[in-house]
Amino acid sequence: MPRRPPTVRTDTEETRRAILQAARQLFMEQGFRAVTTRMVAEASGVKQPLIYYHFADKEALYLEVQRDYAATCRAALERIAARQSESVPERLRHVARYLRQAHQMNVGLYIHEMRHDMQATTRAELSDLFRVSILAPIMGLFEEGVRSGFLAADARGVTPRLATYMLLSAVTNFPTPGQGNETSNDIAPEASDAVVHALIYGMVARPPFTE
Amino acid sequence: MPRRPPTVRTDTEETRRAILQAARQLFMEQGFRAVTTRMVAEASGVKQPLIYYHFADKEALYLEVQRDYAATCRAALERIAARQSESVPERLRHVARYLRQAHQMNVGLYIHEMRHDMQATTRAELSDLFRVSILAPIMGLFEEGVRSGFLAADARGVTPRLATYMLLSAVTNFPTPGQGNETSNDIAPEASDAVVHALIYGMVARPPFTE
DNA sequence: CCTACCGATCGGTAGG
DNA sequence: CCTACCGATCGGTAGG
Repeated sequence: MPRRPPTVRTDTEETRRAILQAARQLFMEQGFRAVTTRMVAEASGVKQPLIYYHFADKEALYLEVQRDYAATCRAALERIAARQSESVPERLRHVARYLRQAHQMNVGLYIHEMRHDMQATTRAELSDLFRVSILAPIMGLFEEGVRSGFLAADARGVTPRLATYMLLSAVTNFPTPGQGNETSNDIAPEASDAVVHALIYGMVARPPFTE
Repeated sequence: MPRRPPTVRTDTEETRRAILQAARQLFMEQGFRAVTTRMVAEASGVKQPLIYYHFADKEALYLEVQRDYAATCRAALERIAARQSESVPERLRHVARYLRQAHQMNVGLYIHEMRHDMQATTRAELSDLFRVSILAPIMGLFEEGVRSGFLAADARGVTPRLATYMLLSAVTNFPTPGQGNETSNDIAPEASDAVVHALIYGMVARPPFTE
């Protein structure tokens, strides 16, 4: 018997999912600290204490959201990475577009929260989720490019790992126009293709290569 | 008469600076929301309500901290950018090292806070500070590279502006080992040179260029 | 699954 | 520049 059953058992599992989904959207948009359990409750149509029936505490809810999100990302990224009919640069462009459009992930915020707002065990799991579900699929593409001889394995410290981090931080950190928050520092969403081009060819002037 | 003078006037200006300096370190490390006025007070050796004598509210204190920080960055970056005896790549490497070592800035967190925790007028000023003091000096270096013919002006969307954003987000977002927060996803501090190399030359395999 | 409520802490103010 | 304190809100619990 994993949990004592609720007094009113309408559709427990569905309610849990509703809380998770509302929490996911809020946490991704605003971050751990800015989102209160009352905001999650209102967005999912339940009373606030009910969250504590389904989840041990706010951090456990956040962790569960990140498990969900990591699974979504991993599936999408591995699916893109597996398309052998497309070139490595093509697949990297799809990855970049996916990360920029599908969700509003902010790697910088994620890392900051992982290191400042989480307990040690949670932090360790979040770090693993990030590595396995997001870093690994992208890094695998750069490594495939190296194996095929198209990319250099380690030109002055530029490894698949570093390139992965650069792609990720670039694509998920630029301020995007939208939600009336426009500033003159915004960067167009289409820039994700350019990010990939920069990582592969750099800015140096020279005759164009072909892929 | 700008402000009514305090009852006990020991060294008002020095106290103000002490508050600012403590706030700066705390805000840069932990972000706006995570830092309380009581933490700032304790770190600067004053009682908490005194902060409200020197600053209108927490957001005004944060803004003042960012003005200070932007001025520091601007001076350092413009000094590096002006070294005509060094090549553009050399100066970019110094810029990257500076941003990674000197402070623990997190661009992703900064942008997130600007858009979520600040009032419109504060947000506008923070956006301007960021553009003038940090973006502009770096972008100027890439533009100098373009003018000299060393870099391409806009190869498939890779502009000086995009390169600047990539450098900034890469260098200030990677998880760095330190403070007992080590995870297996950390990236060595020395990676800043590699970031610059990637942005200029990319990962594509080819005979080495010279600068 | 809800009502009622708690202790703690927050940003900020009164009043001197 | 401090003591004292406020209203609001937070994460979380009691008890059914």
